[in-house]
Amino acid sequence: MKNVIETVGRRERKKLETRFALRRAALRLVAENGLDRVTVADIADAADVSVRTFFNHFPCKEDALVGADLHRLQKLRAALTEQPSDRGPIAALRAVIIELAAKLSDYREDLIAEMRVVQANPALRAREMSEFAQYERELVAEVARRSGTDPARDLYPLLTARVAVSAFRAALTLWCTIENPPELSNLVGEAFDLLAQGLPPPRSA
Amino acid sequence: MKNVIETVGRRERKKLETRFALRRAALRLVAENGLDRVTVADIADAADVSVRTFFNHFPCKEDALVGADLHRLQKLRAALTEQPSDRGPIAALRAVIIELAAKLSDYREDLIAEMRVVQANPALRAREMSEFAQYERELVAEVARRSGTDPARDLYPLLTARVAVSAFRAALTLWCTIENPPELSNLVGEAFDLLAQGLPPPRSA
DNA sequence: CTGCATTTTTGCACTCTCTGCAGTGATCCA
DNA sequence: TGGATCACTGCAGAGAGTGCAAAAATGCAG
Repeated sequence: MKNVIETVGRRERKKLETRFALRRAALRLVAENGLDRVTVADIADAADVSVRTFFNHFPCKEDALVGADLHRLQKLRAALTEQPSDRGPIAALRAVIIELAAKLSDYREDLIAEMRVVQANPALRAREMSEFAQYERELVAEVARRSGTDPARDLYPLLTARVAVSAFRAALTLWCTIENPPELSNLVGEAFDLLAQGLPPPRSA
Repeated sequence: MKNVIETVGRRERKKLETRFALRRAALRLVAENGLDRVTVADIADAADVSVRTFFNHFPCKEDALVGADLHRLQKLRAALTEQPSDRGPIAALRAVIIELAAKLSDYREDLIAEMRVVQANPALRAREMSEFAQYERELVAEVARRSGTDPARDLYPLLTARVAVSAFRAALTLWCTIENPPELSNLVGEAFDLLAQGLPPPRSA
């Protein structure tokens, strides 16, 4: 480890290149052929590296497709912690998740592609689920702190963290599904509004 | 397919026996040694059947531990559909989930054992997550019907189904975690009450 | 540029997972 | 009782994933 600033020598750059080449190849091949009709050897070939190199970058085939982004995970937690302390848990969650949504706005196409691949392959769905579960876990402690509750004794923090992630996921799913969607942040806001009202069934016109 | 009534000849009985033997052996071995230090061969040996037989019952090692119970899945959906039609989505969900919770009451010990194993092994967590996701999917359509919304256009059904499952999971987790817990049904009720109030942060005494 | 240290990539051998196939024996039913 | 069915079994084989040591590429100091 040399420094924390972005010093990208040729070595690191090339490593990232091969990593992305593998990821791209994996996504493309699986999108075309389905998860179980693509071998790691296929992916490695397409990225023009050895199979062993693939496993140097990813512990398993699935991780090349839905790698849990640990970096983003920590940033989310940090963002939540840094919310003004006079905000209640829900308000704080709403703020950071809307912030996150805003950052994702530019990547709709990529997200849709990834979502297609994930939806089509149950094994990947499982992985994605557990990724979201990690988000929930990250949030529980801070929700507990802000509400003065104990995750080991009270329903509140666990429930609230999960529900917040559910709101985000529901908004994300809809945003990737419908044509000409509104801003993702707005959808997330809408979801939190529904939650605040106790999920009242919408009255038909 | 012979009939729908419970006709259990010796053949079926034996089949179920080996299945449960495999499941028990798997749970015990993994609880003792961890998921990746237990091979399918170990499990098959412990259950005194061949490895091939293991794979006749379960498509993979993980499924022997957290098998998605398709039967229960369909029953839940049916129960929701059969709720009185004048009940709103939330009320109906609350009713069927409390009903489900009541049935689980007797199996607390087994659930705790399974939960320990699942918590200790990320690969199993992923599988469990996707199992819950199946529950969500089962519920979405009926929530949409009862609320007159469209899952492809509205946030409401997806969000509500997910939040309901979140309520159940949070209650279940707490129930398996704390000592001398209240009735699971009551915890579920509590969770739904919190939801109905828009998850207000509890005011400390 | 040169030599040395570091890191990535690679090939190889090996274990384990999972599938298809063919055969055997127990169970079921007429 | 005899034929059909079904669970179980062994085997051969492809694919996933790991450890190890060697080779290639890169970074760096002199």
